[in-house]
Amino acid sequence: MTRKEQKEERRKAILMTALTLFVEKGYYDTKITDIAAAVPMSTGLMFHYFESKEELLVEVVKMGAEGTRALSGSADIPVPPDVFLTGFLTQMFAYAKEQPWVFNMFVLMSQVRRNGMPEDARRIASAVDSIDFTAQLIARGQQDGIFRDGDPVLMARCFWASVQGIMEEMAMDRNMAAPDAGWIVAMLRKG
Amino acid sequence: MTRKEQKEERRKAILMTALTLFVEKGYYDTKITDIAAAVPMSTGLMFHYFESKEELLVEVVKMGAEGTRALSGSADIPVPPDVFLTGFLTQMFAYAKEQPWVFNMFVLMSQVRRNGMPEDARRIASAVDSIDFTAQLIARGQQDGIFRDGDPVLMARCFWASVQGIMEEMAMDRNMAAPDAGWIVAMLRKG
DNA sequence: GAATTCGTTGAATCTGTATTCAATATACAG
DNA sequence: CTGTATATTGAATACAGATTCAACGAATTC
Repeated sequence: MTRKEQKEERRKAILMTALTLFVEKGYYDTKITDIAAAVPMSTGLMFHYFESKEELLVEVVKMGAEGTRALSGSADIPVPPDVFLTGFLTQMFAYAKEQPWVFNMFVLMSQVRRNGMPEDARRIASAVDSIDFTAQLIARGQQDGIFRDGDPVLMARCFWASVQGIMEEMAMDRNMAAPDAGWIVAMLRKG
Repeated sequence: MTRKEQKEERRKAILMTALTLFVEKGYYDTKITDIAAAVPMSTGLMFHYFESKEELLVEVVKMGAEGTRALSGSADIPVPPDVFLTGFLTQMFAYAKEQPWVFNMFVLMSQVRRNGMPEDARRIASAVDSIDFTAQLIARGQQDGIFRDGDPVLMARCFWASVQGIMEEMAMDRNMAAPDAGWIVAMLRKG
């Protein structure tokens, strides 16, 4: 089994390296040889692990899709919606410093959803959906009178789009301080 | 002079077509032949107008850099900062529907600033800076007691990053309704 | 209306990079 | 140990797509 374990580790190493480089330099500017050199391993060997550069991206995105299930549970959360969202974002921004992995994944997933990436990957990334969940949460907050009026789905989309914008800004400049999660949740708050 | 005018118009047509396609499909997925076909003109002729695909991108970005000077004046604006920002965003979102050109330009400029685009273009896009101006505006709002405490520069960066995130979301789904500008300015408002 | 210049074309190159492959080394089974 | 399977390499190939170019057409000049 050592053999199989080795392979699995190697595979993960490639995925992680690819994730980092894709976010740092962008998918198209990241050459297969760059990833191979960074792992490190020979160029050719990459293709024993992944059929193509595109499949590699797809696998990274799949990995991200699994991890992001956190945000797609039921809206029956035992804390007020604003508290939940603030806490979630605070943790997420903290990761930006401590756990670049999670952070990079968030940024990559968002980027892939947008244009300019292979269609396969886009489809998978788009399937991950935190909008519905967040919209429910927002609707609840509206009933409780803590969130402003407005279409919850639109608000959820704008909320996450903002977060994404900020995460990308942080990805671009790793020295940037994380914002206060409260600032963003304030978008939703009443009055 | 008809000849010269023709050329200038053709040039603009290429720039506009390129802008649209770059935003719709992404820079790398947009082939020179795609742009040529859309203008329309032959592939070869493209190179009488622009030396290379990269130079074409750079020229589009330069065009954007000129237009974006709007946001880099002095902070001596005769209206309260929150009103100014709200008005500005409202207009900007309105453009998203009426004037796809301005809208696309905003999205492209933002994307180019981020990773994954040729360095030349990035430098030019990065030179356009609305952060300083906005930070001044925010500082003024803080003095007036209408904006929350916090580093004005960080707040300005987050503000524009949010706007960018939302604009990209809108670019991705042209049917999406524009958010209320007030939502975003609320990020800055004091509790 | 002949000469010259500029606009235009699309097929032929050239280039960068993903992908393949023949060869070699290393692990594992019997 | 021997044979078989798997890991690894880096140079050779394939290919997509940017770029060039030789030829043609249309405008402008004198």
